[in-house]
Amino acid sequence: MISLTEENYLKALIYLSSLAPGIEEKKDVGTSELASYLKLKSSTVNEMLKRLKEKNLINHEKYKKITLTHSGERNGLKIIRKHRLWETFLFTKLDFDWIEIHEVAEQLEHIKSEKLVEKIDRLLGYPNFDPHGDPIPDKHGKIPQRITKSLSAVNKGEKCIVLAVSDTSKDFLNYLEDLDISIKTEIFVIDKIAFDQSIKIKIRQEQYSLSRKVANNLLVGDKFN
Amino acid sequence: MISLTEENYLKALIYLSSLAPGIEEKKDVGTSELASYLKLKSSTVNEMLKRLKEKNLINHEKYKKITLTHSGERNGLKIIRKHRLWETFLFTKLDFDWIEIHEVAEQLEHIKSEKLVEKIDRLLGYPNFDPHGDPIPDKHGKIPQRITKSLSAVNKGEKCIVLAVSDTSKDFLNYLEDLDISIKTEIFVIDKIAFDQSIKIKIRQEQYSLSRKVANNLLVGDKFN
DNA sequence: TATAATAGTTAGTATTGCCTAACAAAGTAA
DNA sequence: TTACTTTGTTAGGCAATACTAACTATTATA
Repeated sequence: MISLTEENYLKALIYLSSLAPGIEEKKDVGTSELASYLKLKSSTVNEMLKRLKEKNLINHEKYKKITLTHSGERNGLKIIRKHRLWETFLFTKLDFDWIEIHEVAEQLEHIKSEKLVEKIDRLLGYPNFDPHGDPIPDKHGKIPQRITKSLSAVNKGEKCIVLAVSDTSKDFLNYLEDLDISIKTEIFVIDKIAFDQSIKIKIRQEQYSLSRKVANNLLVGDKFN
Repeated sequence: MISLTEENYLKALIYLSSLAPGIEEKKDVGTSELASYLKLKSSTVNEMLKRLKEKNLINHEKYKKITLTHSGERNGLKIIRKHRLWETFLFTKLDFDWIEIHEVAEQLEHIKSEKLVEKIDRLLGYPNFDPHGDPIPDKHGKIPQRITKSLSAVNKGEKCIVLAVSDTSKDFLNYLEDLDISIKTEIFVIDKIAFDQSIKIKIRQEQYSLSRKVANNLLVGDKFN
């Protein structure tokens, strides 16, 4: 049996090794990195690493980096699957908003019932992506792929559709909600300012200017899929 | 902050003092009684009682009975409310069956989010009773009342409708599912056998004989309300 | 390459929530 | 009313999860 705390360590390891913004290919994770992400002391993490290794969920040699075993990866993905399904449920069925869903899903993801997960999945129509556009692993741990590019990469005069956000901080989500930008929002790029790499866009006939940072964190595609 | 474990103690105290089958008016609860219900040792319970008293959730003097404070009662009812709302959700929205809902709700009841509870309540149409017919306390802790009587008290030749079950053990629920008896099922009492106090009934044109014990645990009324 | 900075480990402590064993109080029945 | 039974309490331990402080290994830099 994997405890709630252990589940959070696994989830964090998957996040830090492959899901965190800016990671191209899988990278190994260190004790301090994990500790600082989980807001714990390295000594605490170190002890837990022993337990996780004992349970065959991670590979770890003294003073070396941490990697997940197959079992660790599978179990971590299960939590991520649950988290994203619950987020989708809260957003689409209960009208929670973008900012609120995360912390409730943090709790719901630990509910142990295969059947519940499958029934929620069905109720939602087997979604591939959650309300932030993040992929929902299927029950076997397979992660749906989708081609996206940053809004910064869209040419002047082209239109695109928001598929995902690569930053889910409250500040960013709040800013987007103010602009009424969310998943599926259509954006037309009017102009790109070379000087500060900001861009002028049009959304529903309204014009806005977005900074480079904002544009970088909006992932878009030609059409919604 | 009340821990998950503490919440379970409060729930147990409310159950044993006023909800358990056969309790007419509120009764005080003892350490051993609570321990045996929770399947823990009295010494363990004794320690927890200290913590609950510290937190002003119970009244307890050495060697005396335990009663809930106002705060303890309110908090306990909140858990019961959540439990019963989740059971209703699982049953009506996700097609879980009678037997399965309890243990999943045991986990879901501890999710901390006022907003989630209210949204689930709304999604369900503000139900007054859960799938077992048990009353769902409202957000202020008020418990809906309803007049029911045991099926044993129905006279020969009368019809009635199942409103609740006063035993929610798997064995009993399974037995009822086999007979296809559930909430809202209409029952016609054909005959009452004085010898063993069993009764002959008709459900959807089918005749069955129910033992005294079964009849006692079916709570019925004239109409569904 | 020597040394300073960073990362990782160990040892000892606290809290929660559980246990067993031993004992004390209260209730019951001869 | 004494003696037995049941109930409740205390003391001491253990596992999980966290902490601080002290130490060691690794990495980066002058």
